[in-house]
Amino acid sequence: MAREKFYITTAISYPNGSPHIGHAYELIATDALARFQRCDGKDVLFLTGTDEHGIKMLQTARKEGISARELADRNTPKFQRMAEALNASNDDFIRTTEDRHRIASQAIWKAMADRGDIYLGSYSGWYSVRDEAYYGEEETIVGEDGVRYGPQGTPVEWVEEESYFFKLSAYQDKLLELYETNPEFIGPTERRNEIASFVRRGLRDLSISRTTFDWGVPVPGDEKHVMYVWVDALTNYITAAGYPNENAEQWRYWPADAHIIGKDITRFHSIYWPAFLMSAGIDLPKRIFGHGFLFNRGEKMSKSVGNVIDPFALVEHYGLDQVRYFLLREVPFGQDGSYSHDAIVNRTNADLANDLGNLAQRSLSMIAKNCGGQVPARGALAEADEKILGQALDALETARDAMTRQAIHTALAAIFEVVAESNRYFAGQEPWALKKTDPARMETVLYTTAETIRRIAILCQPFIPASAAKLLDLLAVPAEKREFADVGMDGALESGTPLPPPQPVFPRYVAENGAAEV
RNA sequence: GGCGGAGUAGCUCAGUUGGUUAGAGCAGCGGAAUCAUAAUCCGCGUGUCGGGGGUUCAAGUCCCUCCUCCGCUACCA
Repeated sequence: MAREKFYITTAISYPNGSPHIGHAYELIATDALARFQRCDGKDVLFLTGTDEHGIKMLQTARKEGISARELADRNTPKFQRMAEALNASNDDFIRTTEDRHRIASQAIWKAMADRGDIYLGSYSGWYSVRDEAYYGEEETIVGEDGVRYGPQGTPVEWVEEESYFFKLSAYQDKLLELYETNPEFIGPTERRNEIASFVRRGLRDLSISRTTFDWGVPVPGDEKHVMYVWVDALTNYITAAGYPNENAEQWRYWPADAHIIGKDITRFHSIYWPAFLMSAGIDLPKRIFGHGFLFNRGEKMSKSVGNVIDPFALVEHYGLDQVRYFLLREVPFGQDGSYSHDAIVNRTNADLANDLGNLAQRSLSMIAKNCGGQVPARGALAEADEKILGQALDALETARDAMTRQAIHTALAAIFEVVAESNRYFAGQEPWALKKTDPARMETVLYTTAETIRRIAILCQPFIPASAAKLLDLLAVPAEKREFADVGMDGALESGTPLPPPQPVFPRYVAENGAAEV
C-alpha cells in the first residue's frame, strides 16, 4: 500500500544578505510540521531554498563590486549552513538559478501563454536611472526640492517600457470562488479575509517581465525580457516536484499540502500563485499559511536599530533544541511573537530542564540503582498507571489535530501537559517509599514512568529531534520503533531490556557571571 | 477614510452555540517531600474581563457608542 504523501515548503529566502532569526523561525516551524507527518508514517517532501534573481540582488552585488551570481554563490551557502545548524530535515534545497528551475519557469510561462493569458504591453512607472529599477508610486517620495525620489534616495522619472502582462483580472471571480469553496486555502483566517477583500476590490493585470536588466529567467521566445521575479520565485515549488515532467518520480508530491510563508507575502501566494497555476492547468496547493513576525523584546528587529538576532549565535548560546522549543512553544504560530533572553531561559528551564529533563533523570536513575539497569518488571497496572499512559496516547490525537491546522504551539502544549501530569503521577506514587514497602509495585511505577517518557519522547521528535532521540536512546528504543504508530501498547517497553546509564538530556541554563545576553 | 483583528490576574495567554463562586502556565508567597538537573508535589489570586450605554431571568461571551493598539487597503496634503 502506498503511503500517503505530504509536500510542504518554506518560502525561498532572498540571499542578498545573511540569514536572520526570521528565516530560522520559518524553517524550524516548517521542519516541525514536516517531521510530524514523517513520524506519522507519511511520505514527505520538504523543500526550502533561495530566490536568487531580481533587481535587488543586482543592486546589492553592484554595491559590493561583484556580480549577482557571485553574490548568490557567496550567500546561499550561508542559508544552507543555517539549515544544517538548525537540524532542518529538508529533502531538497532549491536555488532559482539552477537549470531545472529555468526549465520549469519557462514551461509554466509557455503554459500560461498557450492559455492566452500573457500579452505584450507596456509598463509604466517611476524609474530610477541610477538604480536601473522601477518603483511603485508608494515607494517614492517628493522631496522638498520638488523632485521625486526612490527608496534608495535617487531621483526617479516617469517612463514606459515594453512588458509582458498576465491577465490576472480574468481570475478575480475564480479566486473568490476558490476562497469561498475552500476556506482552508489561506490561514490563519484573518489573512484570508484580507486577501478576499483585496481581490473583491478588483485585480489589475500583472506586469511579468522586465527589459531593464538581465538577472533572471529569460522569457521564452523573447530573450530581451527576463521574468518578473515573482513568476520565477513561486514556480520553485513545482520545479522541485519535477515540473514540467509530470512523469517525474517526485511529481506525485504535487499539489503541495502547505506553503509556509511570512504573512508579508501572503498576497503573492494566495492571489498570483493560484492564478498562475489555474492558467497553466496545474493543480492548486491545498493551503497557504502566513506566520507572524518575531520581535526582539517587543520591538521590531532591524539592522539600523542593531537588534537583529543571528540564528547561529542563538543556537550556540542556548542550544539548538532549546531555541527550537522556545520558538515553537512560546509563539502561537500565525501570530507575531516576542523573543527575549528572559523568556527563552524561563521557558526552556521550566519545561525542558525542570519538567521533562528532570522527570527522565529522577526515574531513570532510580531504575539504574534499583532495577539492575534494565526496564523494570511490569506488574498489573493500577488505575493511575493506565490513566497516565492513556493521557500520553490522547496527546497524540490532540497534536495531530493541531498540526493539521499548523497550531504547533497547541500540539506542544498538549504533549507537555502529559509531562506535567507525569511528575504529579511520580510524586503521588512515591516509588522511593515503595522501595521499602512494596518493591514489586515500585518496579511497576518506574516501568509506567519510563513507558510514559517513551511515548512523550516519540511525540517530541518533530520539535526537538536530537533531544528526543537521546531520550529514546536512554530507553533503548530501537530506531525503527520511533514512529507515532509505536506510541501505544504495541510498542511498549519490554521488561528486562538493558538500559544505558542515565545521562541528563536538558542542561539547565545558568547565567554565567556577567554573561552578555545574546 | 474603508475592511478586519485585538484590548481578561505582575507577564504570556485560554475562555465553546450567553448560564453555577472568570481559568491555565510563568513569576511571587507559604508548606511537604527527598527519587531527581536547588529539580518535584501541595496550597494561596476580591482581577472595574479597555470606558460608557443597552438587550436578557442571566453577558467576558449579543447590540450600540467611545478610547487604545495592530494588520490589510484607499486617499489627502
